Amino acid sequence: MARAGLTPERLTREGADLADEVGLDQATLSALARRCGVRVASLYSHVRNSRDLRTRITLLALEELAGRSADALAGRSGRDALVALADAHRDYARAHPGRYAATQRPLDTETAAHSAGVRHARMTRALLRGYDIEEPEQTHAVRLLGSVLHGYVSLELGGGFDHSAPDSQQSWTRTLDVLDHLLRNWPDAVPTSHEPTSHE
Amino acid sequence: MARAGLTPERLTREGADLADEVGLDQATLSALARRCGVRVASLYSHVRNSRDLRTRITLLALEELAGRSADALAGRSGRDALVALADAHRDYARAHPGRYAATQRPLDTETAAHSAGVRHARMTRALLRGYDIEEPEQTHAVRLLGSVLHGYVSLELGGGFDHSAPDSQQSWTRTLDVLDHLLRNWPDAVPTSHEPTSHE
DNA sequence: GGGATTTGCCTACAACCTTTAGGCAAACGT
DNA sequence: ACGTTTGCCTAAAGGTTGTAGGCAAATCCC
Repeated sequence: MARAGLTPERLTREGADLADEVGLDQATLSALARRCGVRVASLYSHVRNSRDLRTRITLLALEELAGRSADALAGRSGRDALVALADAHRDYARAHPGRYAATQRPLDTETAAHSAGVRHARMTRALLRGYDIEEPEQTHAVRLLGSVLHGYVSLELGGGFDHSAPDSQQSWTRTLDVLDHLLRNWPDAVPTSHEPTSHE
Repeated sequence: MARAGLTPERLTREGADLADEVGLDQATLSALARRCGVRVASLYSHVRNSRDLRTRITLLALEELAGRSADALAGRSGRDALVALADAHRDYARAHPGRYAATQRPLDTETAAHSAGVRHARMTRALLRGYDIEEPEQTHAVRLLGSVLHGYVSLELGGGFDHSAPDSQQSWTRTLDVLDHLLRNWPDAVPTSHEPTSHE
C-alpha cells in the first residue's frame, strides 16, 4: 500500500487550493481526499476534523496575506504604501477567493491572538503613522481602512460591481485616491451633542 | 394527518429565523423540517431544494433591509440621512446575522435585477444627492459608501473589533462623522500620471 | 539482518443532510 | 356524494462527516 505522503501542512495547502477552485464551503474532506487520491478516513490522522482543516486554511491565508502586505509595504510610505497595501489585498482576494473567504472566518480568541492577523494589524497601523494621525483617532482610521478594503474587495468578489459602469478598476483607483486624501486631511473630532443612539 | 400549513413564504420566514439563530449554513432543510414539525420530504413541495430556500431567504432579507433603509431615510437628508441609513444597516445585521449573511450571497443576474437590491442601490444614490457629487464621482462614492458599511458591519459581526479599545460603537460614530466630512468635501479627481497597475 | 514498535492508509460502519418516487388521506369543486 | 387536487407521509439512494479497528510499510534497536 503506497504511502501518499500526507502531512497537515500539505493537506492545508491542497485544501486551500481546492477552496480557491471550488469555493470554501465546497472544499470538503471528501473532495480533499479525492484530490489527494486517498480515502477520507486517512485524513483524520492529520487533521482533527473538517473544522480544523478550515481553521488551518484560515491561518495559512492570514500568513500569506500578511507576507504579501509586508512585501508591498517595504520601502514605501504615504500614498504609495496605501495603494500597495490595498492592491496586495485585492490581488490576493482575486487570485485566491477561497483563501480570502477563509480569512473572514471568526477564530477563537486564543487562535486569533497567535495568528498573522495581529502582524497584519500592526502593519496597517504602521502605514497610518505616515499620515500623522494620533490615538485614539488612529484606531478609528485603522478600522475604517480595514472596512473599506474588506468591504470593497468582498463586494467586488461577490460580483456587486460587475454589471454597471464605470468598471470596478476605476472605482478602486478613485477610492484609494479619496482615502489617501481623507487620511491626509483627517477631520478633527468634534464633541457631538447627541447620544450615539441606535435606530430601531 | 393534520396539515401544518406550510407555504414557501412561511418556510422562508422560518428559515430566516433559523439562520439568525444558528447561522446561515446551519439553516438546513433538515433543521427547518424539525422546526416546523414536519418530515424533510414535505418541504420539497414548497421549495425546489436547499439552494432555492437560501435564495428566498436572501430576497427576503434584501426586502427587509431595503424597507428599513427607506424608513430610516424618510424625511432626512445630509448627515442625518447618512447616519440613519448606516445605523439601519448595522442594526439589521446585528439583530439578524443570518439574514444579513444571506444578503451577501451572489444572486444570478436575472434574480438580482428583480430583487430589492436595486431599490437599495437607488436609495444610496438618493442619499448622495444631498451631497452634491456628480457623476461619475457619484458612482465611486456609492461604491465607497457601500464598501464601508458592509466592511465595517461584517468585520464587527465577525468579532474583529471585540477585544480592543476603544469600543466599536465609538469607532462607528466616528467613522460616520468622517464619512460625512468626506462626502461634503469630496476631493476633485486629479488625472494621475501612473497606470492603474496591479501589484502581483 | 531481524524483531518490535510506530506510523500511514485502509475497510467497515453509523449518523446526518439532500433529493426523488410513490402513496394515502384531507380539503375542495361541483 | 364523488372525483380531483393538495399536503404531508414513508421509503430509499447518494453524499459528507466522523469513529473503530486492521494490516502493512517504515523506523528503531540490537
